[in-house]
Amino acid sequence: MTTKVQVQTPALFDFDQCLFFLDRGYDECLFQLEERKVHRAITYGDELLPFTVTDEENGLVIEMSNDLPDDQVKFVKDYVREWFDLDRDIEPFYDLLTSIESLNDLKNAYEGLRLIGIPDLFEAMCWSIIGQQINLTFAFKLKRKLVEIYGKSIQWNSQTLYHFPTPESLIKLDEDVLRANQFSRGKIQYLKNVASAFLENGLDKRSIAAIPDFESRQKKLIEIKGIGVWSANYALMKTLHQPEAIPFGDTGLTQALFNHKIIEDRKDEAAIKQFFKSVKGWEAYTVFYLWRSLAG
DNA sequence: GTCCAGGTCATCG
DNA sequence: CGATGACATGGA
Repeated sequence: MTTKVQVQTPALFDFDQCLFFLDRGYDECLFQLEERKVHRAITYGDELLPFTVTDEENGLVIEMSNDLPDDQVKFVKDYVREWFDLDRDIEPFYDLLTSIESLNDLKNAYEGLRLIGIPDLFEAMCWSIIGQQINLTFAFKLKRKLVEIYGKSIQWNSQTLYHFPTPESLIKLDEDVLRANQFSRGKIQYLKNVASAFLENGLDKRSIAAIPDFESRQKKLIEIKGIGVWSANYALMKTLHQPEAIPFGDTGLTQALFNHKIIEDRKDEAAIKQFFKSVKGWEAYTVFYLWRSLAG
């Protein structure tokens, strides 16, 4: 038996735009898409909470098990709000896009797209390591293997929903198993380092969010061997929606800036930094929309 | 076979 | 410091 709860959506929100981003053709294993529905499971303590998100006239609707206590229902709702970045007024961002000619098309083409996040910091950091220096098709393939070997799963709506592995499960990962599954030694060590930072050094989303300034947050993440500027900023952008967290060095970002004739030389970091000054406060959103533009 | 992909680290001068 | 090479591996 299931129950449905409503989630109010803000102005300038388009579920289909968000669905397109979630379904760019990669082999995603952390949620399942079906028609205009998204099935996913998240952890609450030691349990997995499965749910389905869809939209109706008045906003999003989450379907979940009907025997959940109120705090778990709230937990799922909050997760969905965060995942789709629903608590943000993006009108100023659109005003900005309108005012910059080279970015006009982003607003017109993807109106209502939200910065789809990764609310779990551990997942975001591991994903950034997996994605380092390899193409996205391969990265999703590696993620699926990691998740199927070390993640939990639950049956829901006749589907198997996986959750990303916990630090506890990855700190004792078997190097030979991952080597046999196409992980490089570097990635394996880096994943262990992140798990260790969470379990032994008290790193978690709350402790990072408690740090007031961006530079110190970034520094804290970069202390971990395997997390560079790109990875730290990627995680801060996807988990905390931190505006200044620009993933410098990102080849996709560079490509998109080049496509938009914002830079002429892909190695011209000064020009890239200069450009981002013009979208201050909305850097992460701009990056996200530029990435989106790569998918057509 | 070659080049590249949502980088990072160690090692130079 | 900033530059350069090593690493690692599948996909196009």
